[in-house]
Amino acid sequence: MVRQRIEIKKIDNVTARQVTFSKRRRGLFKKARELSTLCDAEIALIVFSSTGRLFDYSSSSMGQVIERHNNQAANLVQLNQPSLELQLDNSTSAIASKEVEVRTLELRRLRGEELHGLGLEELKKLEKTLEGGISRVLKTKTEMFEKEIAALKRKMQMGSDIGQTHERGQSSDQSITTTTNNGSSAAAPPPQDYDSSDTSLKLG
Amino acid sequence: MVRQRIEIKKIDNVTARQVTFSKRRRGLFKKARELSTLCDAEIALIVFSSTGRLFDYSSSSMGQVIERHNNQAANLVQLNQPSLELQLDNSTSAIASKEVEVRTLELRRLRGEELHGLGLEELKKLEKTLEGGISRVLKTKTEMFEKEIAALKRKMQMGSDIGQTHERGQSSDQSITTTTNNGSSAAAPPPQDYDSSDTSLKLG
DNA sequence: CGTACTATTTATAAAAT
DNA sequence: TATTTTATAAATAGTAC
Repeated sequence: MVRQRIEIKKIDNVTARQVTFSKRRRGLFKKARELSTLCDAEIALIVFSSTGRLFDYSSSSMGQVIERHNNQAANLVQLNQPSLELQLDNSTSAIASKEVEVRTLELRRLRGEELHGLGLEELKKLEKTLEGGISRVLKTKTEMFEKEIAALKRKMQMGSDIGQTHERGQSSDQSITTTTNNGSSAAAPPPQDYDSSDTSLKLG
Repeated sequence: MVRQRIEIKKIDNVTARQVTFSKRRRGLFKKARELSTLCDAEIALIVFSSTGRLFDYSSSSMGQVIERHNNQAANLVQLNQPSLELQLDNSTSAIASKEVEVRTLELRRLRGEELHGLGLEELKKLEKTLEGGISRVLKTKTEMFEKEIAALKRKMQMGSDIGQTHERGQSSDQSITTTTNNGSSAAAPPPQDYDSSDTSLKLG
């Protein structure tokens, strides 16, 4: 599509394919997010790279969209869009639905999706929350790495007959995604990947 | 995006929204198909319009992709898919409760609260999601500031006889400190902004 | 509503870093 | 390899049928 128009067929060159995958994947997810926001559509997008890595996005929750899809496919009743009447009809249901609504909005805002209408103070608050979240996530990640490294060192020091060593390859991990479903993500058991290869391995 | 750049927020005008939905939906599906073909990726895309119409696409079979997704997400949370009984049950209340649970957990994780048990991949995804969120929040904040400044300038230029100035006029801050490092967190190079395309600033 | 027609904004193939 | 830059191809907002 650019410098030179390309044919839409599988890219042979592995490197080029990986690069294209990265860029187009990001573009695709961005478009999905935008469509959801602009047109108030409910979307679920699942992508498995050829190496088995999972990337997904859902405007609400993966489970909900998939379920709705299943129902629709089966020509069943829409049970995901409780009508106002139904909500009023069943107090418990109404309360739960309200909760879902509230949380869905909160989730979307944390993902930076439904920011319109928020004031400066609210934006700052969101920012704070996000920074706090990132901070803790990074901390946890670091701890995992350190634990692993410690375990590795111990192992190497102990049983040292096999001169096998590392494979230092950790570089910046960058693989946009946009997970969000049941807090799901992938604890992928994907084939070895070049991308952000986890340092988490179970060698030994 | 075109004649005039538009904000990514729900389109109010119903007709315009419908038109945009039509066009963007097709664009999104096209992109999904292309990505699948070019990079040999397995993709599933489900879109429900705000009026409830379903549109979907899957590079292989929807069921297969969803199942694969579930497997990947499985080792993450138990309260994933609504149980079979629930699906058959058609109980709005029960499903809503389940959704509340799912969302509550996701929210906590985004806040960095329920991280134990998550693998490296999940942590990285959370990190990416949070970074995307912060990026968009900051962008929105910046836009607000710029609008305010523009409005102020206009006002000052216009009614210059009335010494009525107006509110505060903070400048865009921006303070990201998000590392995106795999191993131990590293320094935080504060380039400029975050996400992609920001540049612009129309406002006449 | 779904298309068709531009004027512009985006996305992105290539290449560089 | 991931990101950035550059030069073009695509997508698409606004508008008219």
